Amino acid sequence: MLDHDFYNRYTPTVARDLLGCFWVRECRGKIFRGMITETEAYRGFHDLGSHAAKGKTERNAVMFGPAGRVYVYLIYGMYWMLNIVTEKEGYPAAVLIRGVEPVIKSKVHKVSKVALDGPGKVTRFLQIDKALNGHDVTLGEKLWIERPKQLPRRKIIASPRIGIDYAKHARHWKWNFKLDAS
DNA sequence: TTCGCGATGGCCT
DNA sequence: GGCCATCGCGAAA
Repeated sequence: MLDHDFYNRYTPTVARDLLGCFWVRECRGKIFRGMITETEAYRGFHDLGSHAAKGKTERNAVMFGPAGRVYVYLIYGMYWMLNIVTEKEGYPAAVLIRGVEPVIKSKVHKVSKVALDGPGKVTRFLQIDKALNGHDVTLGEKLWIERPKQLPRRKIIASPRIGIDYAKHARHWKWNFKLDAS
C-alpha cells in the first residue's frame, strides 16, 4: 500500500508514478480493483487550472491538508471527481484520476480490459461520492492504492491537461500523464 | 468518424 | 447569473 511519503512529493512526479498502480475499493463487502492509466497534476497557488488558485474555500480545503487524503467534488451537477492530495501540509496540490482499467474476472475466467477513459467513469466504477471527501488512503480502509508487483512496460505520454483552456499560461503545462495504448 | 448539445447542481462573482 | 478538472446521445458527414 502506498504511504504518506509517496504522496508527499512534487505533484507531477506523483502523478507519473501513480500510473500502473491499483486502486482498491472496499464497499459493502465487495472489492473493486483498477489500474490507473491516466492522471493529472494540479499544483500550488499560481496554477490557474487548479481550484486552489482562488485561495482556500470550504470546497477545496482538503487540498491544503496532509498528503494522502482524497479530494472529491461534484462537477456539472452529476459527476464526482477523484483526486489525491500531495505535497506538504499547507501547500495546495493534488492528482486527478482520469483513467482506470478495471480488473474484472468473468465467469469464464477471462480478464476483460474495458477502459474507463474519463474521471466521471472512474468514480462511478469505484463508487465514490462526497462521503469519501477527506478520506485518508494510507489507512488501508475503504479506499487505498497498491503498488503493482511489476509495472506495465508501457510508454508514458505527457500532454496539456483536459478542460482548462481558461487557465492562461498554465493551460500549456504538460501535467496530464497517460499510459500509451497497448 | 467528429460535432453539438442537454442534463444538472454547487460554487463564486 | 455564469461557469464548470464531464458524459452520452443523435445528427451530420
